[in-house]
Amino acid sequence: MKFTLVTWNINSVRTRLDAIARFVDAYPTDILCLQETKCDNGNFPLEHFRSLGFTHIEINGQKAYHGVATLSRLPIERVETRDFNGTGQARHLSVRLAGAAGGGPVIHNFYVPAGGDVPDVEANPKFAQKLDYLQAMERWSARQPGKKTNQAILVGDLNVAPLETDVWSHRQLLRVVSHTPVEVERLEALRRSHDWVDVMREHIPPEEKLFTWWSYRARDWRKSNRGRRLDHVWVTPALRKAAVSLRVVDEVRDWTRPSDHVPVLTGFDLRRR
DNA sequence: ATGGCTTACAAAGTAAGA
Repeated sequence: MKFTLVTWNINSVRTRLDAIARFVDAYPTDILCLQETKCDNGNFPLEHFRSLGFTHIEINGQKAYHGVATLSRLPIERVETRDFNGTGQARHLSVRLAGAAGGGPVIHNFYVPAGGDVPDVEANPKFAQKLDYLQAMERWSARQPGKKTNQAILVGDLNVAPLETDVWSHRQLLRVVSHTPVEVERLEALRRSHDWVDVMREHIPPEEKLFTWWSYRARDWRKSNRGRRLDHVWVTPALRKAAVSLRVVDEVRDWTRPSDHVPVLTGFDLRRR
């Protein structure tokens, strides 16, 4: 079974309907994992997505902030939503891809807290909440059964740029939330807890700069290129070879009224083991 | 000089993003 999966922090789903339609037309997308939908469940534009062919839709939204949605052309079954740090915010949704031989993989869609401005847990409660969230994810991940055989995909805006090449300047971002050593350590501990594979770095060498987010404030985002890799695609070891292609679709950042994040498209072939 | 912008909202200035 082959399919493509896109993760995209959309920064308001209702504001981005045209961009999404344009994207899925240009880049065949079977499963679309959106973050920051900023839309409560009653106002989610279901019909728009059904008309684009995404007839299987699972959402976990709240008014104005956060929110995730997983939209699929292929049958999916909702698994659960989890509240990892007890804030009640809509930041996670998991579904199972139905119809694959032996039960399809679970797909986790995450929006990890951004963490505010100041990288200090005393001065900034949002930073403390972010670290709590990552730690709770690690505890949950470590409990997942069958490290070697488990088939799972974890995508989303993890709001941490772990490698030196995941930011435009390692030195200048060491004290900037998203690239501080404590966040990088928490993300790496999470990754190690279930031997998650960083698919983006399997396909693009760690020596190469790689970003998925560029600030709205730059006059010319491509020229200044002060980006960060905040969005991630992870798989369990059992699916390492199944992730056959990967592309960061940065041209989308130039489209009309873009999100500040760009889509990351992964091709899967579940026969490849 | 990372915040110069962008978003949501019981609508003008706040809060938040990262």
